[in-house]
Amino acid sequence: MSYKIKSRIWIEHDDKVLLGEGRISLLKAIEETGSLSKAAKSINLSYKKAWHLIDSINKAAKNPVTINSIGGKGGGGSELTDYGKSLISAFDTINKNCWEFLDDQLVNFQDL
Amino acid sequence: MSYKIKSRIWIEHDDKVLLGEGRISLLKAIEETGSLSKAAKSINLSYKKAWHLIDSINKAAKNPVTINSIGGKGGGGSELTDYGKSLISAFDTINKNCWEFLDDQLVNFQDL
DNA sequence: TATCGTTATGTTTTTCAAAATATAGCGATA
DNA sequence: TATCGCTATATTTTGAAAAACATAACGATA
Repeated sequence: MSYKIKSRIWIEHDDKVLLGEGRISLLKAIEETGSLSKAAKSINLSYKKAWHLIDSINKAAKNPVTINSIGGKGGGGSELTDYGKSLISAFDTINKNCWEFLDDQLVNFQDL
Repeated sequence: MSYKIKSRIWIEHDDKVLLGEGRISLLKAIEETGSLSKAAKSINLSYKKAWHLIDSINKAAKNPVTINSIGGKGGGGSELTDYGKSLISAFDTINKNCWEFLDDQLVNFQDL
């Protein structure tokens, strides 16, 4: 069967976008690099865009998702909270389940 | 639970985009109006964009999805083939199933 | 054979989002 | 107290997508 099904999912909280695929990969990059600027660079995002994303995430989330520090050793940095890590994990679970579900749904296109 | 989950799905055939939500609503509008230009107007699309969409759909599909006629009674028109109608129906089924599935998946966000 | 409302397409203009650039402020530490 | 690399934010520039505009072609039919 040469059909493919693709999807994009995102989660809103109080009608504000909380998480989507782009936001998730930014959070993962922060976890790996320990800094927002390095994270942005690593996934080819301008620092500014990355900053707005994190700002938007932290405003939509019930609890802080990152802790950002300005100045100090190394100039500062950014790291995920445990809460942030649990959000990533919940999103990844849903996304993966969704892919599997949709692949099954392609039977609706058999013979078409 | 004040979380909402949203999705966008689309179907590709031979790595070309065949159907997505925008394309589906254009096809439905053609079914209702009998003409591409009227359909475009009814869903606030420029004729040109609508034409490119239909062109792209018909190039990606195994069989023609619309029959377009130029000139003649009323200047011409556009109508769905039976094949086109069956594609719409298959897409709608998958999309609806997906929404239900994702709503269930929100349990992953309980307590978060 | 002139008319009409379409499809089909090219060209130009506008708009908006993204990227680039600039710069202020911060705090550990040497 | 000077330095450093980072966060935070404003301003300008660029580019790509969308909209707007223009026009050719078509075929039933009056």
